[in-house]
Amino acid sequence: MAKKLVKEITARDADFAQWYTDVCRKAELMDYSDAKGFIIYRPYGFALWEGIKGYLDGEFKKTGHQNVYMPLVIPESLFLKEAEHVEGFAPETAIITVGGNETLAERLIIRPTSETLFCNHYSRIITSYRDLPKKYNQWCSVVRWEKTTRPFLRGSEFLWQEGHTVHKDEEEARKEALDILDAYDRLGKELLAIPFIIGQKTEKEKFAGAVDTYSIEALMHDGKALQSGTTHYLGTGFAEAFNISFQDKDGKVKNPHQTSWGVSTRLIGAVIMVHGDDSGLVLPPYLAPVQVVIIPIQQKKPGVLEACEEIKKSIKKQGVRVQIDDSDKSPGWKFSESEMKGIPLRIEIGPRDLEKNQCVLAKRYNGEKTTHDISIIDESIPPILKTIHEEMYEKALMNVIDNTRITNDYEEFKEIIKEKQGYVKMMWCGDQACEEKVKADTQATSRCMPFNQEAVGKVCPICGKPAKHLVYWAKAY
RNA sequence: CGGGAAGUAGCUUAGCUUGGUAGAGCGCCUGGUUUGGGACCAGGAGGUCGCAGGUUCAAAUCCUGUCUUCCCGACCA
Repeated sequence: MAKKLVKEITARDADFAQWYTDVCRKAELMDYSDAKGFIIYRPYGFALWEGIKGYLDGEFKKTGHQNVYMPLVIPESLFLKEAEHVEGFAPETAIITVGGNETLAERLIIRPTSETLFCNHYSRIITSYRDLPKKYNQWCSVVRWEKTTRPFLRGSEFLWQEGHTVHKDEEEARKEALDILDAYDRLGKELLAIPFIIGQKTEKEKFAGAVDTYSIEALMHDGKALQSGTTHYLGTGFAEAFNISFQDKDGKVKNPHQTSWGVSTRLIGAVIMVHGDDSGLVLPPYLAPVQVVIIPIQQKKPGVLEACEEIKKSIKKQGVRVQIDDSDKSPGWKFSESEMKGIPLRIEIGPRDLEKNQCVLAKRYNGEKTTHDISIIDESIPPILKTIHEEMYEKALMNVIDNTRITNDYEEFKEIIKEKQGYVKMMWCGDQACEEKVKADTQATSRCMPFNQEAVGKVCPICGKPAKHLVYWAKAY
């Protein structure tokens, strides 16, 4: 689309941060509350979360996971049991110190994540190899006292799911962590139309208390990366700290191996920043709360609204979420509104179309507007949505490819991060000092060591020592 | 948590320097005419000027504190 039609939204390339905030508000995804970092999820924004939740919850259940609900608060003594975990999360916990009018004897941590709660429970219900595996998940919110906050990307409170599983051995637990990572990756491919880079986190970037952390990383339109979900192989560290043990077939008492994993409402931020444009939100069709909007033109003319109702009925029958905008706004208004809200497909019907037995289809993601025989409605909407999904994924993938660069020269690396952003694939020796140097020099961090390892060079360009891993580097949110 | 900017009707804002009963545009409500990219006419509703103190006969305006938002860093999903 050549010209910007929605004047309330800042141009994306003029000020990406302001554009993002404008889209969040103008698409009515959220509103600010009066407490810092706590946002209001408005119906349209919450519906996106429900879409993500619906997809993943189905996947989790298919693979034998059960939903549970743990308490909001963690007694401080419980929270303090796993040292590394505490060190990671202590700086960002909110703590309840008073109940009623009494100062509490033991302070209560508002969960920043629930490993400790799950572990404590597991220690009581697991005694035999017959109790394993335990594969629990919960949908809830957590609180982290963040210093700077942004809608969906970083909040004091955010919604997420956290899976916590317990397995008889390392192999099974590691498989679980990777299987879930794969489920997250498919969520991107099938629902969000976002191509993720999947891989393993470096020691520096991994979860506090994990042996290994894996992540899905997405590239935003401004060239910054967004960690969009993580899975962790926790080893037996938590089991030891929380006394989770079971007697195995061989009669020996063992500590089980655990995993934890989560994605959050941050994914909504990813959808906005991967697909959005100057006219607002652009939603991938399978996520969109409304997939097709029908806009009547001259709706008071006889037959127009009736035709819209017919079309709606037919589309609904095809299993598509469809709405008619029969408000008394002008058509231009409705067009802009549907664009701001990112509705994937728009159907326009007016007297002119009725005469010729046709309709106009407009695709949100590329602005393409075409005229068709009315018969297209009766069978072709799902295939059109499928094509839109595929093309959106393709477009996002091209953006990743176009903004992924390879270098074996540290000076060039610095130049790329400074001038172009995006991902840079560069070898790394494995030393944390080199990661820290990159951070200090460029603000970029290692996003992950992709599973798909290619040796693009023999030495670490940062220090000159032999290279061990290929790393995706980027500035991140 | 450091550095910067801003908070006046649902939204965008004028007014603040130089204190004296708060204005506009858009949106909203009513009626009518309209409708192929944010239509028009007429009438109308809507504001403890973020909050709390202070100065003053008098504060949106001056002073202090505080909260929230945005931007740039540090920290983190």
